[in-house]
Amino acid sequence: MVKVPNRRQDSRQGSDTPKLEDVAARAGVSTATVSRCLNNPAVVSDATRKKVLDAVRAMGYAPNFGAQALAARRTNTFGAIVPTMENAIFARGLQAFQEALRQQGITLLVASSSYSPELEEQQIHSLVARGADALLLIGHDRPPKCYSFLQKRQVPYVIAWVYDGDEGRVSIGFDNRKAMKSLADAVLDRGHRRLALITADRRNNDRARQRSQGLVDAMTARGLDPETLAVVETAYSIANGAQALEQLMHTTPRPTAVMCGNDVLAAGALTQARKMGLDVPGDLSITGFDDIEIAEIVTPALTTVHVPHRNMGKGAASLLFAMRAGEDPGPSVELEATVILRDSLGPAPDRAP
Amino acid sequence: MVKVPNRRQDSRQGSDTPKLEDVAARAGVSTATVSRCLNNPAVVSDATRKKVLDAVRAMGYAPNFGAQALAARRTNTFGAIVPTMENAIFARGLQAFQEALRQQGITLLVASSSYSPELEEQQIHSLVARGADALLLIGHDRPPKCYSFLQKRQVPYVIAWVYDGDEGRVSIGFDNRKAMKSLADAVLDRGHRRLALITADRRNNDRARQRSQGLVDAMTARGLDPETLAVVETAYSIANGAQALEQLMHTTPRPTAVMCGNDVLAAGALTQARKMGLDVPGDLSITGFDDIEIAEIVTPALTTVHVPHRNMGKGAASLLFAMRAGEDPGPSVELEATVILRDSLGPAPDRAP
DNA sequence: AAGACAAATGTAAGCGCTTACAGTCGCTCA
DNA sequence: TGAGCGACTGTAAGCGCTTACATTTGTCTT
Repeated sequence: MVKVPNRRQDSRQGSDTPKLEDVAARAGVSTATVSRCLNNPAVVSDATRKKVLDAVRAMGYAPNFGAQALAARRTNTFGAIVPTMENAIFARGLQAFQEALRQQGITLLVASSSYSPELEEQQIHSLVARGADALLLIGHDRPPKCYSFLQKRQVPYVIAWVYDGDEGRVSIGFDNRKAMKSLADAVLDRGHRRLALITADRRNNDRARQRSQGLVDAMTARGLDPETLAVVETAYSIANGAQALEQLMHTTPRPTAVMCGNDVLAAGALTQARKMGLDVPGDLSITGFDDIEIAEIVTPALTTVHVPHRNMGKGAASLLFAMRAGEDPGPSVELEATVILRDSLGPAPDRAP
Repeated sequence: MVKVPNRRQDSRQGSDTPKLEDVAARAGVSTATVSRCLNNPAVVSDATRKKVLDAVRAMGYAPNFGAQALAARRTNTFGAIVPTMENAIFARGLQAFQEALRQQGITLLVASSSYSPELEEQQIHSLVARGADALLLIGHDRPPKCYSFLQKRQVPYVIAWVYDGDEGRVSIGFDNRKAMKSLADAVLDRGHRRLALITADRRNNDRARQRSQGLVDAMTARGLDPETLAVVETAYSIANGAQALEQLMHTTPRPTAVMCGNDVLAAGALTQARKMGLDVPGDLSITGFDDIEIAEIVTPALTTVHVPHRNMGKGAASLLFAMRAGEDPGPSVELEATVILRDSLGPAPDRAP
């Protein structure tokens, strides 16, 4: 009933950002044509396209993100939620993911959950609210409501860092259980019988759980009682790895080999072992998992499992592209993780008490 | 002239995302009131607010990001561009930055430039185009056009990781030159006279340049000729650090102390030294810079400079809040960086040839 | 040369919010 | 008692883009 013209910042103060309309005016075409030149150049004639692109360049035009997202109902943004960015575990994979996205003109939104399910759920909502067209998630473990939310919002996602043909979700990764079993086999082959495991909290972490299970598999296969395995659960950090090792060294009988859920814990364990005057691998063998850079530079270098970080990142991107385009991404992808033997693993010390 | 009703996806297929209007209808108020409840609750009566928030919760409403950004001309998103995420150097600072932002309901958009000025410029454009309300940048070195662009677009930014009262920009960080001089003093105090430096490319990196300069300062102050300083420039990576050390060990006279531009290079140098059968610090002292986690776990532990990562991140956030609110952020902030003495630095070996 | 069709471009209706401005509704106070 | 006021709430105009559909123009056919 009431007509109120609505002008906000009429007094431009130099902060002028050209808009589509301005470009159109300068190029002498309609806004639709400019938009098409930018988003679907093929349908515009060569002459017009040149004219328009010249104007775009001359004016330094860049589309307004909000407007574009609103009108197109698409943001060209993918999101990734990783447990942590503070150590290198996920960095390489993320880097590869991002590089693959860039090639398709897609921006990456990263969030970290600090291994907290609540925080992760919040981050999922946040990224979706910010218009992420697709999501990269680590591992399967999360409340069902997270999945139903993504389902309801029709946001495609892929689970990375694990391969599990059984879960009804598209995933790309490796078999954590199998990989850890291989590593444990290498340890057992060297005569170790009193083993210990330093792992992350396994409650909300299927990777940790599967790795732990792989170790149990290996022991069982050799007729060892998994009950004899000493386990310490702790958060991923060098300091915690150190502390866990100290704790384990006070148990009886002392383990001769300590397997760690990842290289960060292993690095801490290694440092602590040295601090306690233990010779690694003479007195004690230590293994890691992931094969991040520090695995190679600690003394002695860590025996570990090399994880295909970069391929997971790249592959995840491909899967998401397909899904966003409405195509069938195909089945989950299994990549190889290989045992890397380095100096921190040696033969079991003599059995003398 | 032509009236064309424009209905897109009329056939809703379960992917219904409630909109403001739906919430308003359910709560029996206007969309304006709902919007106010969410953005400026103080102006709404208690009863109405409760009614609305209940409806919001019941429907699982979340605002559409694009629409909100478009209408409010504000995205509640800050951007950060760091040279790299692949090593821990910037991770901690970024983490702190992000934590501070979260408390204000702001999302962080991270991009990495891989130490490439071109890429960084592109990232700046990209983040601004995506509506970043403010930016965190590392170091002063970048083409003037980057600054004029930000100026023109009225995007507030702060420079972190360096403190330089002279540059006419708000910055938060420490004096790289002074810090490196202190560390170099510690080295010289131990009798070292043949020094070497492994540094990142100094052309587009003021931190590297200043650190290098700090070393020269220390030498000059003791009457040493800076020309005798052997320098290797290389990209930040463990492998490159190793390679640089090897190269330096083939120069005559051999340095007795190798100072590295950061801990990553130092870790590589350390590994290489050991591989070459050198005793550190007996034959050779090595120092790092940054005090990231690996500094403590390598053998021997690295003497380095502790950088106030977290405080820089947190402080940068505060400065940007002020700037976005149109307040005066005050002058640049100088934080302390302190020398951390560990085992990799020892007295110079005997002068015997 | 007229009709058929394809290619290129223009027109204008929203996308889902925020917010300026305009009511509306008690109350207070002279 | 009624003007004045403050506290809320409603109305509706965009924000800058994309895109369905309409229109124009050009190219063939027959």
